Amino acid sequence: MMLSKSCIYGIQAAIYVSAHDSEEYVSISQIASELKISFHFLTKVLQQLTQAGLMISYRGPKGGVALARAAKDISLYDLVGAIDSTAIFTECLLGLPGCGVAAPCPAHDHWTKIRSELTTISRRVTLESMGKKASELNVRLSEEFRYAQSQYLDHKSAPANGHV
Amino acid sequence: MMLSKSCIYGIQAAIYVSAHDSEEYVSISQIASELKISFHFLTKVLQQLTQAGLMISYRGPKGGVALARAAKDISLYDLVGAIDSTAIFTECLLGLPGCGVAAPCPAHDHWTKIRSELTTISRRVTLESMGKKASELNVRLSEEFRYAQSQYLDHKSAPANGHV
DNA sequence: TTATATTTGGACAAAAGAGTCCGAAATCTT
DNA sequence: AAGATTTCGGACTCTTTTGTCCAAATATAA
Ligand code: SF4
Ligand code: SF4
Repeated sequence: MMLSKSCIYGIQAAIYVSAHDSEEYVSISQIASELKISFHFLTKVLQQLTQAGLMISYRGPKGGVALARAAKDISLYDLVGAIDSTAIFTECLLGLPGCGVAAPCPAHDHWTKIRSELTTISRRVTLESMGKKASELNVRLSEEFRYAQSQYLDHKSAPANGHV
Repeated sequence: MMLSKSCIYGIQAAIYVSAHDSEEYVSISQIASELKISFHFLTKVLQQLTQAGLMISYRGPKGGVALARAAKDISLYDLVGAIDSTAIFTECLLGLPGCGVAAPCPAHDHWTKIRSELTTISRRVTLESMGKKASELNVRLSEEFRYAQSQYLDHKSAPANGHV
């Protein structure tokens, strides 16, 4: 698999939180049940994202997680880097130690091309760009959760106070 | 990691065998010691490649493995598909079940682009194309083994009989 | 203050990946 | 025929990933 399960869950959750860009925190249990991810496992994943500075968290009732920056400033690259490490963007197919242009392996040229494409695209794809595209259509985020529903959800659980 | 260890070993070994495109079989123990891969583990990996029809094997003294087809007809896509499965080329970032254009996730557009690039390139890259590029320069295949050395190796262990 | 809700962090279990080992089967050499 | 060499296939161990559970810390609400 290209990305670890942890990473996929993290990305899904980040998109979900981004969709709920209200002024309150989104609780992890809500994300987990909505996205059908193990709550306890997701907890660990989101801790990685907060420790990496991509999200902020708040304990207690009305607690949860929220984006640490604007959605347009969090890219796929950031998310993958925070959970799986950026190795996928820098490492190589054959992963030979100390390789480079001076002593390349036979796959070097082709691989660096793929790698750089992957890097630019994942840097350009942000939570905002994904959300924008998603709200146009009735795009889904998980098997049951569709992006457009986020509007209704915001209403039903109207917040009292904002962040921090 | 993008590709499994098994897959990386399989690719390395395939390139090595391709470099030794003589008329005899290359023994797995030779590949393993030259490429610094565990012999017993490489054995399993190469069994996958022979079972997938990419290599042929022969037991007994002077036995070993050889390419089942011409080097130009074995692509990176084939190798990855045989060992890690082609899921990496078909599956998705979020890997949602039953997804598609009708019910795409927010990452769909960007991801399909990356995926198709990856597919075309890995289909185009063959053992031959890698070998061609490698013999021009003194390109290396593992930490110690350089491609150009394959010429000398062919001489030192001159074969008596050919394949099958 | 007490009860409740929520993240945090650690311990633990299960599953998958990576690596080792050994005996059996096939094949060549003598 | 006997012995040596090499792949085949299964069993086994070790490590990493994935997933579960629980007590402690933090904050809200009554
Ligand atoms: S030489 Fe290039 S393609 Fe090969 S392992 Fe190193 S960086 Fe990767
Ligand atoms: S909708 Fe597209 S990007 Fe999303 S999981 Fe399905 S195939 Fe992948």
